[in-house]
Amino acid sequence: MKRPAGSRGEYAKTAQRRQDILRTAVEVFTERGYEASSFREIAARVGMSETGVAFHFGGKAALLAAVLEIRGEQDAARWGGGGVIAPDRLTELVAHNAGQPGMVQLFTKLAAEGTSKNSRAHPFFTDRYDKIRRGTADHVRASQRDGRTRADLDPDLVAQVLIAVMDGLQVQWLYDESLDMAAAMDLLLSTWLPPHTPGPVTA
Amino acid sequence: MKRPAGSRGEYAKTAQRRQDILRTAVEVFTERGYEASSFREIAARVGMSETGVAFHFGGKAALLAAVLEIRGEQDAARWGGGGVIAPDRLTELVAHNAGQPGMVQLFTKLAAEGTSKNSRAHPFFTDRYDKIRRGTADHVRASQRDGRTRADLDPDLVAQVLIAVMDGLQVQWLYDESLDMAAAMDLLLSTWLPPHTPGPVTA
DNA sequence: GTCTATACCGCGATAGAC
DNA sequence: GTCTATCGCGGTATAGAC
Repeated sequence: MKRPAGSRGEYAKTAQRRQDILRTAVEVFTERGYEASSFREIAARVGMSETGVAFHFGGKAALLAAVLEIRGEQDAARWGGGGVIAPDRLTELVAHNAGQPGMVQLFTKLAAEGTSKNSRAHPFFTDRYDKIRRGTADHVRASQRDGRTRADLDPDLVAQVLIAVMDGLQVQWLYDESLDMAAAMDLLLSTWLPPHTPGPVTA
Repeated sequence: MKRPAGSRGEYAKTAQRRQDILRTAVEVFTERGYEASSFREIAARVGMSETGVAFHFGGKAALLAAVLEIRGEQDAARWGGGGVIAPDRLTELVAHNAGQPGMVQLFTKLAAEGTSKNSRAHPFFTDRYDKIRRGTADHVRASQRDGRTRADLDPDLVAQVLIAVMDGLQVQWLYDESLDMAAAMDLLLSTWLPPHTPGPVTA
């Protein structure tokens, strides 16, 4: 509670530093994955010491958290509803992700590392999967009420499968970028949703 | 080509050592994941020095390769055909995996880490996905010729999706073991294969 | 041929100087 | 606010004991 910002340029400079570090961290994490990334390299690229970087974020794990948030915000901005995506737009999502392999790989690696309960990424992904699973199931239920989706399918299981396909296709694609994720996703959607309804969504 | 074994107990002892190390490595990797596992701990559990372990396998990465092979052999023994599994038996596979979360997590983590081209696991998984994708597609094609599977589906895309679901469900399950992977897998299979045909397979 | 002891460098975290 | 110094721990290359 000392100096609410604005009186001098110091805070702005700090914010700029944070932005620089964050951008660089995304870069390095993307290239090397979380575990293999070093504070040293990030610091070197930003042009400051390791402890300098640590000062701004408090540690490697905290830097990770910040990166995850960034991506979350970007996604939430692109598609509405807190990262939850309507099944109709999953193909669109897949196509978009195919344009940024680095970020896809980062998330794939972090999601795997986060399966350890003592991992820093664990709470984030636990919460994330919980949310998007619930949100996707809601979408499916709504779609079933409208008659756009087969009514005999368990919405919760459909949500699990859709998210699983999403994640799983990305892994395979990271190993072989010639694979057509969108086509595979479309195949699945076309059997559960009507042949094609990317139609005019309200949002 | 010196001493084809049998004349003295030295070779047998070495083989035993390798087995001990391998078993312990699987244990530790399973508990901690690859990156977080330490050569030191593995060596300590086996009861020898770190360099002693390194002597037998040449390094942490090489130990990893050996662990991957072990698992591959176990799977190939349980289900025939070089790790390729008939779609009819995927639910069975899922149920089996649900009994060994440690190994599932290890593979999930390694598959993610392996997406980096410079990773030691990269060649293994590149080859593995290639093989099982081809093998699964063949199964689907055969199933289509028999009329047991819808003929209008692209076998290659179906293979991609089936494998993706397999992998993706495991990730979600690692975050929430209350999820029913088998039910989700069944839901998908039941829409593409006939309502249910776990029937009498020859093998 | 099998293993131990030693040493080296890189990592992340922390305390304290400027 | 930023950096220097230092710590313990990680993997591994080498030499030499048995």
